[in-house]
Amino acid sequence: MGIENTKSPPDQTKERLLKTAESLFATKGYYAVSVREITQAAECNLAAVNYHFGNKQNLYLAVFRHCFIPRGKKIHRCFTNAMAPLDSPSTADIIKALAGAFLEGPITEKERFHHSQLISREMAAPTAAFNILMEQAFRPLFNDLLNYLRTALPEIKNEEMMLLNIFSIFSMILHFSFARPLISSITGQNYDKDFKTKLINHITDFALHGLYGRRGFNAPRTQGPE
Amino acid sequence: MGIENTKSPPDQTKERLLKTAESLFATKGYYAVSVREITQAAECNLAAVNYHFGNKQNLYLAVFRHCFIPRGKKIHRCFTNAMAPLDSPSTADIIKALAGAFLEGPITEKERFHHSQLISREMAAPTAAFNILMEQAFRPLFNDLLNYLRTALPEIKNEEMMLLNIFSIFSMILHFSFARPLISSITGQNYDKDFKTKLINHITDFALHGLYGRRGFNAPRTQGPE
DNA sequence: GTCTATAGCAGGATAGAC
DNA sequence: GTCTATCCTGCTATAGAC
Repeated sequence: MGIENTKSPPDQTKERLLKTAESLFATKGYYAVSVREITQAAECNLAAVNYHFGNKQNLYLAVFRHCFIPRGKKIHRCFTNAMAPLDSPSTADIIKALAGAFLEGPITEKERFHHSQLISREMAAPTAAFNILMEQAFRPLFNDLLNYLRTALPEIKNEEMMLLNIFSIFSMILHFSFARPLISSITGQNYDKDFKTKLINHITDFALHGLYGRRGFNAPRTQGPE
Repeated sequence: MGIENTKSPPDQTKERLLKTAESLFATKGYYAVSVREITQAAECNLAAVNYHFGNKQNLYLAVFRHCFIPRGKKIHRCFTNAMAPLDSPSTADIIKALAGAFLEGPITEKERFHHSQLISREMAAPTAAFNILMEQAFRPLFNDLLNYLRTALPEIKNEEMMLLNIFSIFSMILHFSFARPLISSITGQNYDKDFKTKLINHITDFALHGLYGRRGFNAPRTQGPE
């Protein structure tokens, strides 16, 4: 009597569904995943998806709203936190902070994988989630980045050139994040902590100096000098 | 009598199926496309897919073998043709030739779209087509590029650093090719001939000098000097 | 809020006429 | 080589018991 709801696990199922759905949608894509597969993996009933989210599409959108966006904000915060203590951040500081936030930020490897997969899927074939992603995750970060870079590089007056620069930086970060199968297959490298540090240094160096400029003040020396 | 096969349109249907299938697979992804949709768009019978290719999966693989790979070879040839007349190509020559081959190469805009979509889909979730793509398209081009760069940049002895450089260049080219919706949405630019020339110059400049190095000897001057 | 059962339909694939 | 007709599986979604 009166103990109808113990309140301890209020909507555990809903949470579990979101996590499971994100993992499957990210790995295999929306159409390749069935509601059956999700509910089985989440160890709940087939009808649970419809009960909690209405239908499959809403579950997909909920994944973005409740998993992707918060994680994007975490990454964003990681970036701004790295920038905050710096007085007049150099271009190197900015790029390093950005690459660091994405590649070593405060999320698990699995989450990082989900994040980049979902982004690349939405870029290849935008759905209703694309707008959520753009407005609530990409654009805010993009604007912050733009402001930092404008301060650090006041000589670049051409707005368009600045945008292209930012896209180039993003392209490297995204690519090293989501082309893992390809990169691992060619380099034979695992994405361990060491390799990721190398990547961040490489991205910073490349973005600062390109192929030419004397390299190595940031790059780890993997071979003895000379 | 004796005119059993006029030979004029021998397997028109098969060709049409391949073209249509590539377009749909590239745009929407394998699972999002049904055989019914393909055959309707190709204006042929539902059973044609199974007759000509056995099943849906084989059709997908056939798209790679008969559409993607030949196009990849065209792009590759475009790159090597641009390199051939050069005596001792500089890094700038190499990058410009590569970016040019991908972004302005001898294929239609639609084909370029299909190409980058299929690549990014296979990178996000590799299927049996991934190996075809890697072995018959990516690796050969990658090796040529590696050799050219080794000659142009003999001072980079660290093999791993060289690989990371190549991936960075590819990342930009791919990104500017397949993130069109995002880039157009932010810059407001159409991918017309003019913008693409700008992109190639930007990629070359960025890969050569990064954000810093004095810019503009390659970049078009869209604003008056000063 | 969770479950079973099932409606209703779209999917891939095949058999067999032409 | 092309078509129609059809099988059957697996899908989303819902109704209704608990």
